Order: sequence, then C-alpha cells, then structure tokens
Amino acid sequence: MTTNIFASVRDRVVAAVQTLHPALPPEVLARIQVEPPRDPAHGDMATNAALVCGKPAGQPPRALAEALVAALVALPEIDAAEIAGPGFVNLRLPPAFLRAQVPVVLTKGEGFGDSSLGAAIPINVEYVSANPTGPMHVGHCRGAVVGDALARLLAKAGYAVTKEYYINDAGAQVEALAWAAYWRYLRATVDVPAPEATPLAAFRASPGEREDFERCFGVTLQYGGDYLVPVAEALVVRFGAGLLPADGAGPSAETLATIRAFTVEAMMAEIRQDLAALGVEHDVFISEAALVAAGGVTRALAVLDEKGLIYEGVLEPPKGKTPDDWEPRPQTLFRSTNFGDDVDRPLRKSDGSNTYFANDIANHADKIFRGQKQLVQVWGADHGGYVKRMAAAVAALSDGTVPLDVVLCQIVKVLKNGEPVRMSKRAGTYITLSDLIDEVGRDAVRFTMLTRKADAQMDFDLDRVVEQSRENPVFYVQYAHARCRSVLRAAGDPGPAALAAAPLEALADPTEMALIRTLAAWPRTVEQAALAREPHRIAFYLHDLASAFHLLWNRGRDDSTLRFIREEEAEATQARLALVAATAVVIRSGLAVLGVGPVEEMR
RNA sequence: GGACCCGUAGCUCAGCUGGAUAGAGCGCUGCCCUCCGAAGGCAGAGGCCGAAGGUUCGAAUCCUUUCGGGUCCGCCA
Repeated sequence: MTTNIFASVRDRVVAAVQTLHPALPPEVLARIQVEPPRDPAHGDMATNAALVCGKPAGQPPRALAEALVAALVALPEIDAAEIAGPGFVNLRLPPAFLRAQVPVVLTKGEGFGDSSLGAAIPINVEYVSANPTGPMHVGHCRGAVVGDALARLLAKAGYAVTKEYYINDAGAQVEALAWAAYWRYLRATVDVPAPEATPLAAFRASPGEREDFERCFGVTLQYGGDYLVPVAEALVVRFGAGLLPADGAGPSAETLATIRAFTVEAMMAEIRQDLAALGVEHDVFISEAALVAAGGVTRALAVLDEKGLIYEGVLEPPKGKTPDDWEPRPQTLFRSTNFGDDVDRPLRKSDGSNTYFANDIANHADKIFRGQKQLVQVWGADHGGYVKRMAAAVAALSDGTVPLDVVLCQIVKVLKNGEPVRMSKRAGTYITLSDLIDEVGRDAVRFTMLTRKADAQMDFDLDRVVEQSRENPVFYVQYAHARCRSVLRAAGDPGPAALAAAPLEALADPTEMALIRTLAAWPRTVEQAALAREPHRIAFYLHDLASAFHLLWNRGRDDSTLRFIREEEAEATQARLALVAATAVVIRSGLAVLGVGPVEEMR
C-alpha cells in the first residue's frame, strides 16, 4: 500500500531513466525530483529528470524528455505526460489512482504520513533548557513549542527521538538564585532573633528590602521576584530556622548549597508544570551539576586532549570593541578553528574553573556517548554566535560523524491592543507562560508560535489569536475539522472501515480532486519538513488543507449537487463522506505533530 | 573590526534545499444573502524578490561585492 505517491511515482521515473541510460551514476539519479507543479494546471506532478540527466547522459534534455514521456505513458499509474519548458515532464495521474489515496488515509488513520525516512536513527532534540532561576515567560515559549513540534515531526518521519532538557543548575546564575532565596528566607523568618552586632541583626533592624539585604551582606542580588516567596515559605516548612547562621554572618557554603538545591528543585517543579500546561514533553532531564559531578567535563575534555585539540595560549582582544579591563592572559583553549570557527575558544576561566562552553562540551559529549547519531539544538537567537564553536566541538568529539543542527528562534514580540507589551522583570510587566496560556489557551499559543519560520521575528497579537475569523489560522484550521465532524455526525458517524470500502467514482469535481491531491501531499510534506527541521511547514500545510476543504464546502453553497450529503445520490454521498472523513484524519494527524488538539465543534 | 540571522505586494509573512507566468492572509476596489450551509463567498488591482556583478539549460533560492535591520563577540549561562 503506497502512502507517499510522490515517492512511488519517482521510483517509476528513475526506473524509466535507468532503462534509457543504464550507466547514469547514482548521484545524478539522486537529483531527480518529482513534486507538485507550482501551477496545478500543469498536471498532478512534474519531474526535472530530463533536465538533470540530459548532460550526463549525453542527450539534449528535450530529446531525453521525449523518450521519457514515451516510457511513462505506458505505465498504468500515468495517464498522460507532456514536455514543458526546457525539458520538464508534466504528469497526469489517473483519477482512480488519486482517489485510491482516500481509503489509504482511512485505513492508516492518523498514522497516515508516518515515514521510514529517519530509519530509526537515534536523534537527540534538546529544547527549552531554561535556567531554573524563575518561572517560564513568553521568551522561552517559542523555543519550547518549536522544539516539541520538531521532536514530534522527526518521530513521525521515522527517527528514534530523544527529547531532552539540559538543566543549567551549575554556575553563577543558580548561585545568585540561592542568594535571592536566602534573602526571602530571612524575611520569612523575621520572628527569629539574631545575635547582636552581626549582619543579620543589622538586616533585622532594617525594613528587610532587597537593598537592605545587599547592604548588610555585601552582595548584589540578580534575582528576587515574588515567585521566591513560596519557595522561602517552603524552606521554612522544611528546615524551620535551621538555615539561619548561628554567628549571624552570611550563610555557610553548606547552607547556601542546601538552599540552592532546594530552590532549583522548586523552580524545576514550576517549570515542569508550565511545560505540562503547554503540552510540551521531555524524555530526559540532564542536570549540568550532576554531569559535572560525575566527571563528564573531565571525560569529554580528555577526548579532545587525546586528539591534540587543547592547548595553553593567549587570545587576541576582540577587534573594534575591546573591553575596558582587557589584558592578555594565557588560557586553556580548544582548537575550534580546526573545524571552521573564527577563533579558538577558552575552556577555563582565569580562576581555573570551567567555562560554560567546557560544560556544554560535556553535555554534547554525553549525548554522543549515549549513542545519539544526530543532534538538534533549539536555541534563542542570542546564542547565534555560539553555534560555530559548538558545531566544532561536536565534530571534534565525533570525528565528524555526528551532525549538529541548531534551530535559532527569534524573539517574540507580544502585542496587546496593537501595542507592544514591554517585558521587564523589574517593572512587573513581564508575562509568564502560564499567564499567556490562561489568556489565549494552549492550542492557540502552540499553533501561533508555529506560523512563522523559527528564524523570523514574530509578533504575537493577543487579540488576534483568539479571534474567530479567517484572519486567525488557528481558528481556520480548527473550523475545517469541526465542519468535517459536523458533516459526519449528520450522516450518523459512519466508521472508517465502512467508508474505506465506498466506491469513489463520484469524486470528479475539480474542487474534490484538488482536496484529494492535498491529502496525498501530506506524507511528502512530513518528510520535507523533517529534513529541513522546519515544523512551521506543517502549520502552513494545514492551512492549505483547510483552505481546500473550505473551498469545497463553499462550492456546495452555490451548487447543491456538490453538497456532501444528498439523499437522492447514495453512492455520491458515501464517496464524499469518505473524502470528508479522510480530510478530518489528515487534519488530526497534522495537528498532532503540532501538539494541538482537534475540536469537534466550534462554540 | 569580525561572525551569524533577516531584507519578497501598502502591512504581516510563505515560497517545498536551483525549476515553468513569484504565492497566501490582512488592507484596498467591485459584485453576492426574503429561503435551503454568509462568524462568509466570488472577482480585481497591487512586485525590478534591497542593489550590482557572477555561476548554468534555469536564480527570490548558490558565490562575490555592497546598502539597510537584528543578534552576538575572553573570565554570563
């Protein structure tokens, strides 16, 4: 049973070319494409075979095209073939061949479009990986949705996908988080007296604000939002006054570590909750701190060292914009320039501790050690400058056998009443992910985030995405599914098995055939989108599919013979119900890739 | 100074890894509901694909140069 009719016709075309020119090398044959023509008037499919094979075969393209046409029209799958332009061959398929896709869809169900393209290759998709220093906001949202949809897409395309979250729970930022939690903790334990003439006593005597804490303990807080209040309360429940310093000075290293671990855990719980609300899933959570503690960095750097890629050296200052405090100093460097990077990259800070890059090398090495054959990272655009060095590291670690694809997501600008919503933690105008979901709903958030290429900037209009009109693609696609379901319910909800057996000769109107062609393009769309790592193509496909269906629906308004349910024509009714059911199946299949639920009816 | 991303209709964006006469939505113009499927439908106008070279049968797509917008550039993660 054929699911990707473009692939099966391509097989025929390649076979025909090989018969004509048996000696053509595989790399030439690989360039042969069979795709939908840009203009449907040109036929059902078009192939460039004669154009790409003409020169290697030593035959003018048009002459080869003529021979190809003669071979192809003899096949049962091809009704007609004609030469166009410089040597395109346009193919027309027998209507019965196209109609036969309808029972295929109904039999396969939402598994229609599943592909073996990925050949069960282990592929690792890492996304979100937000620092556990606060609740998720809309900035994280796009990467989460894009990553999750991409993972689902790759799974549908036949890859063995591992969905991964890398918890940045080591380093200065979580240290700063622990200090902020400590401040909140001191506020929550205000009743406990402090030893006299200590920083804690001074803090107790103050109003207890952020500035007071910073002054009394001589630190600067990077975090401290209200979201830490419940964490501080939980700390009190768990530890009581046990974390207060007996000497009234700052927290001991152990105390701070305890607070850090507890707070990170609390933040991760909240992030997991946000992700669940968004329907974003992960198979694996990797802790940076645990990876470091387990010797992951040492192990990864040893691999590089063994290849002679690590050395002590001095970097040139950045051109044009030299930092004020720049001074040349010897550092431990990785020879990323061997792999296309612009400069070699430091692995250790001046105090001897590892850079984030060193830890991230360990993260990627860990994936490779676990047997992942392809790596995908979904990052914010601000990490663009980081891509080359990471690609270099992965190439070095795997001897070039493991490709790293980085999908960069541009910033999302949130609009309310046509005005940009300023994102500021301090001003409190910052929109958390859960606020966003509460306001417009999970499905609208997900679908809308996927209506743009990841690397194009996006406006997210809060008013627009809840609008029920053609202008809103979420609504447009959901409405198409609801209409399908409405028709099927009116017909007594016949099962797919019954409809798959229906004769389909009554499906002959151009609008109906156009819809069938769109359905038939679904498996190809999945493969193309997966190869390009571009889940947004699924959203655009669904819009096209919905459009083809709405068009048919509207035709029924002007021409009553095209209505789906016509009591006077039982066979046509069955055929159309099969088409409608197949449309609903493919919409659900596509929405599933986006992680969006189909609706049964519009309210 | 350098690296990376982006310049496509008035606006917001697609363009299937180099294919034919470059598409969609919004906006604009003109038609279409006494009733049977109008939270709408049909039709139309609107383009030097930022610019200039190059590669080849063929370029919005690849290369070089250039002009605009964004992101980033040792001891943040």
